[in-house]
Amino acid sequence: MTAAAASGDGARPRPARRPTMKDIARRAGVSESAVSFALNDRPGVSSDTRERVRRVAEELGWQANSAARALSGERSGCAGLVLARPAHTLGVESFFLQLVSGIQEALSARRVALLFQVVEDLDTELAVLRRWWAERRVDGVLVVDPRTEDPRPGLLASLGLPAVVIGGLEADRHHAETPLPVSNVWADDAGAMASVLDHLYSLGHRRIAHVAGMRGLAHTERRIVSLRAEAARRGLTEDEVRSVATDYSDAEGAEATRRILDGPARTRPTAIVYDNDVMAVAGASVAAGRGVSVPAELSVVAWDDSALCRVTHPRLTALVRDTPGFGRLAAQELLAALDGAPVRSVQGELPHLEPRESTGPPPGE
Amino acid sequence: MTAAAASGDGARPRPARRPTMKDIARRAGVSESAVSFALNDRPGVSSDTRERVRRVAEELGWQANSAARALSGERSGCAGLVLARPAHTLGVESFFLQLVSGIQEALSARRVALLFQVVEDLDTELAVLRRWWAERRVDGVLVVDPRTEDPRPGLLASLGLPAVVIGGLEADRHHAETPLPVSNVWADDAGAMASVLDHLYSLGHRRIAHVAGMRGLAHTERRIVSLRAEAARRGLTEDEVRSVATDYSDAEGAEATRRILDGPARTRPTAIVYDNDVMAVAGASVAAGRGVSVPAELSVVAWDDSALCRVTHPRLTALVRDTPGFGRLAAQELLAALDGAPVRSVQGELPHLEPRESTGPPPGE
DNA sequence: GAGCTGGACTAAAGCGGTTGAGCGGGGAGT
DNA sequence: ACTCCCCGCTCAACCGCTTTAGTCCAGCTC
Repeated sequence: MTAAAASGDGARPRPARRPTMKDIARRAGVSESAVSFALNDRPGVSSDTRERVRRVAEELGWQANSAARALSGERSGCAGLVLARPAHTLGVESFFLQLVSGIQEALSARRVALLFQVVEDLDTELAVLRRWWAERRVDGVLVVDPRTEDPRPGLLASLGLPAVVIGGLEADRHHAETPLPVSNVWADDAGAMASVLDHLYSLGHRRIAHVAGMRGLAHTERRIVSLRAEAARRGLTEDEVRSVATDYSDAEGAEATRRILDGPARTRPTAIVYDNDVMAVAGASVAAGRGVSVPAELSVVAWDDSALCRVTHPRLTALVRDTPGFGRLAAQELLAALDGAPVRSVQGELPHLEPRESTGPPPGE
Repeated sequence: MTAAAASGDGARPRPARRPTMKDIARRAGVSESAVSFALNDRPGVSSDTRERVRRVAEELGWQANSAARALSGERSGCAGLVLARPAHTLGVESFFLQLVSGIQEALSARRVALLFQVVEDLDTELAVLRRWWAERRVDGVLVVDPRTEDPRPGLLASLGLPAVVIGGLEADRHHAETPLPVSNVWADDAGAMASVLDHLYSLGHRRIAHVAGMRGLAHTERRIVSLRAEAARRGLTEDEVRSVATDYSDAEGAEATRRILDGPARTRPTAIVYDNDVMAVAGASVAAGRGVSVPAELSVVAWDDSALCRVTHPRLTALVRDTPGFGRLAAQELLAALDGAPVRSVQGELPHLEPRESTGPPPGE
């Protein structure tokens, strides 16, 4: 403000004035309310007037001032999404941007904008959600990376801010009698894990490692539990099939792989399932660096496909899911919630396994 | 609205009421205006009252209603960013998310939110920008992926919407006498290209290919021009040093590499510079698939570093830049513009080349 | 003690929409 | 012919904050 006066650049063009409803009213020769009714498809104006008003609005290039609408109409026309990740983890995975692109597709069809924020940790995320609510900045939010003990759904429910959790709440909540605090869309991690194990087991693998994501994330825990269950179903012990947690980064994926390969050849896993594409590529690369041939000596599966899995040699067998579709689904659910739909749980499409060259029979088979 | 009435879920908790300035005024025993003055650090209230008002506001957990503030104060507290990319191109590259994370860092320090939208093409982007302006949804915007003939700066200037172009405007504009339509932050692509060529030339390479990004993007063109200039400076001909354009995808990066390697061994390039990390990895992988050893028979340089470049074997020599820092710089520039700073051009940090295992002397050297 | 100054504070008018109450007029009902 | 009602429209209040134009009073001057 102070600086504005000081900077003396007369060069900048005067901003064009934006027309308001008053302008339309004047030109159409009706009252402002009539304009409002006409433009919002509300009864109370003749189709004749409605048409005229619409035409004038069109001519003037009028668009509702979002602040004014929000102030009276109670709706801001914004959805929010906070991504809590330490900067260095933000990375290569394509999952997120694809998810967002799907979300946008659904939101923009209804002219809802997306407010997006990247923060360092969960506490900051909670603060941002609170602030958005208090400032009435958003009508609802999408929650990503749900955790097993997640404070967000409770907070959002108590604030009365419509929300959709992407990725599902804690597994055992689904069938509990306690009502869900907020809606969620979820993927069938158990089913997906079963298909991965089917694939590996039928190739002959009996010792399988799972390089999981971050501990405490709901889907990580779900996958770990599913893996154990699937292993048990096939009579495999916890020595043979086990999970290790990482932070999803290429570095920890590589490190985990090293530790796995360091084990005695007799008992070391013949297949590794990675919880994301980046770690899978890093892992495959560690194997290559050690002269462990993929898939002859080690099979590799990536949970989540991306260009990455297709540009490496060998190309990685991956669990493919329609990530933009998942985002679209979540956004639609949020829109429904904004329209007053009850809290509910929606299942996304089941991912399918796309076998490529990185999986094959274990050595000696 | 209609649906809201129909859905009969009494289960949802009544949203907590958000306190307004009126509530504060009542509790502090002063008028609303006094509250406004007190909370906005404006003269007109005693420090005594100011303190009391602040305390009450704190107690009530008050936050300004952003719509109301925007409506009277003229500022929405939002910056906008549109990303125009066809969905399938959205991908693996980490550049974008890192840029955004830097942007957020600078914006959130000033409590400015980021409105983010992914669209399919430039026309849609223009429409979004217009709409945001008309709806007064944003105070300013950041423009990414500038093009040589870019309609956006002109549009934004004519609308009077403050903006910062990230990545710089057309090279020859910098020194032209015509004033810049909007501010921009830019990276020294020419200097970076020079350091890449220095590296390769001093290793002994004389035939160098450049797998560039999308035609029409300002930085693509700038790099192509710089490459030619640097080549000329060293007496290399256009047969020896040349650029090919792609769409930045792994697929086209691989395809371009295949075509390059298909050439007769005598004249084929001994080094390839890729305009992003994904293509570089894809290219290295094509080489590996053909039994062309990197770096013994082919050197590979990635423009832009990421985890990707470090997880492959061999690890890729890359041009490292501080992407979050670049985003931060751009956001700061936008904030300055919002405060009335004149249009200007700011240079980002010069990227530096990080030599790794993918570059070495050409064969026979 | 009247006149003036200035600091602390209030009243009220917007900002640009939405919305419920109100109102004139024409057609239907009796 | 009189009432009733509905249609099409206008008026005015309101959303929550900012800001301008006061009001009021204490303190100072001469």
